[in-house]
Amino acid sequence: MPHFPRSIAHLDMDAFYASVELLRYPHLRGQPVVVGGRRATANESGQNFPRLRDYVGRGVITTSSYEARALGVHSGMGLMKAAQLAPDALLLPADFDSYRHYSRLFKAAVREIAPEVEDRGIDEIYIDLTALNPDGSCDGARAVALHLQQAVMGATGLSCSLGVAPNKLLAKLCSDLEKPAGIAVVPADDIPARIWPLPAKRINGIGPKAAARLDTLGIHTIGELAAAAPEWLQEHFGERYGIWLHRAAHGDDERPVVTYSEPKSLSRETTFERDLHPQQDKSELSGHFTRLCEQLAQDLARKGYVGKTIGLKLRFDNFHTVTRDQTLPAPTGEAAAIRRAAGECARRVLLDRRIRLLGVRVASLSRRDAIPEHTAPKPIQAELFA
DNA sequence: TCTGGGGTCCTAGGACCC
DNA sequence: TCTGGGGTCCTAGGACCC
Repeated sequence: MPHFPRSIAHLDMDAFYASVELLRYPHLRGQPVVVGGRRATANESGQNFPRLRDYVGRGVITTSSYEARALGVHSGMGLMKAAQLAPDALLLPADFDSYRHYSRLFKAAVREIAPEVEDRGIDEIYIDLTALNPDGSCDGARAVALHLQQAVMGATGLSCSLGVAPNKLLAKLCSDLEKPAGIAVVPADDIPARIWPLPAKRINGIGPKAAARLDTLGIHTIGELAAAAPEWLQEHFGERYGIWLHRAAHGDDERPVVTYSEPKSLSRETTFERDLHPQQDKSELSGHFTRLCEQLAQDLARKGYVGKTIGLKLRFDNFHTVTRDQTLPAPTGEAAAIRRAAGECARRVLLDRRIRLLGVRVASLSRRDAIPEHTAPKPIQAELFA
C-alpha cells in the first residue's frame, strides 16, 4: 500500500525577496535585513543602506531575513512599527524586476524535472510528483524533493523548502515544518502526530477572522478542530465553510494541481504619501487617477486582454474602503474609456473624507484577439420599420 | 507612530427572463 | 389576482492569500 495515492509537493522559497537582495549584497549576510518601503532610498554601492530607525512613511515590510524575524519583525508589519522592534535593521528597497527574474529561473529549473507545476505567486508553487514517485513511498518522495531543492539552488543560488504530502493542503502545511532549506514528507498516517498539534490558523484558508472566532470557541489547534462535530462547525461558520473546516482539519483535499489558468481581473492602486482632500486636492487626485488608468491600459495591452467591468476602489483616511463598478456594453482596453467609466463610478460615492488610496480595476476579461469585429447588438426588426 | 499592492473566491440581494 | 421556481447577470462588500 503506497503512502501517497498522489504525491503533491509545495515548494516555498526561503525569505525570497531578502534572499535575492543578499545574493547581490553578500556582505549584508548575517545582519537583520528587511525589504519594503516605496522608493529607492539606498545608494548604488549597497554599503550605506538606511536603518529602519530612520524611516518615515506608510510602507510595510514585504520580506524580512531570518535575522530580522528573530527580532519579531514580519512581513505585512508597518515599517514604523518594525523600527521600534529592530531599529538597526537595514531597509532595502524592493526590486520586483529582479525578483521576477529569479522567480522565472527557479520555476524553469523545477519544470525541467517535474512539469506539472501550479503557480502560486512569485515565490511558491505546487508540483504534482505522482508520476515521479510511482510506488508512492516516502523515500521516493524525499529523493525527488531533494533533487528539486538542489536544482533550484543550482539555478539561482537560493534555498527553498518543500513539503510532500497526499494533497495540496497538507503539502502547504508541511513546507513550513522544516524551514528554512528543509524537506518534510508527511503521509496521511502521520496527520495526528505532525499536523494536529499545529495552530488552526496555519491552515491555508483560515485567516485572522476565522482564527479569532475559533479561539473564542475554544479551538486553538488543528487537532481540536478535527475533533469538533461538523454540524457544530456549520452552525458557527455556515454550511459550506463549516464543512470545509472539518475536512481541512482531517487533511482531506482533492483539488488538482492546475498548471494554467486565465486571469480574472487586472488592477492598479496606490496609497498616497499623504491623504488627499476630494476638493482641495482635486487636481492632484485627478492626475493620480488618470495615471492609474493609463498604467492599467498598458498592463492590459501587454498581456493581451480587454475587459468590460470597470471598477473603482477608494480607501478613506479612517481606512474605510468602498468599491463601485460598472459593466460596459462592450469590453475595452483603452485608458480613456477606463477613466471615463471609473469616473462615473466615483460620482456614486459620497466624498466627505480625505482619501488614502485610489484603485482602478478591470474585470470580466477576454482575450483581445478573441473579440469579434461587430460586438454591437443588431437592431431588432421592429426598430428597422419604426 | 498602525495597516502596500496585486490577486481570487464567496455571499447576498435585486433585476430580468423563461 | 395570486402564486411558483430556476438561471444568469450585475453590484458591493469581505475574507483570504502572496
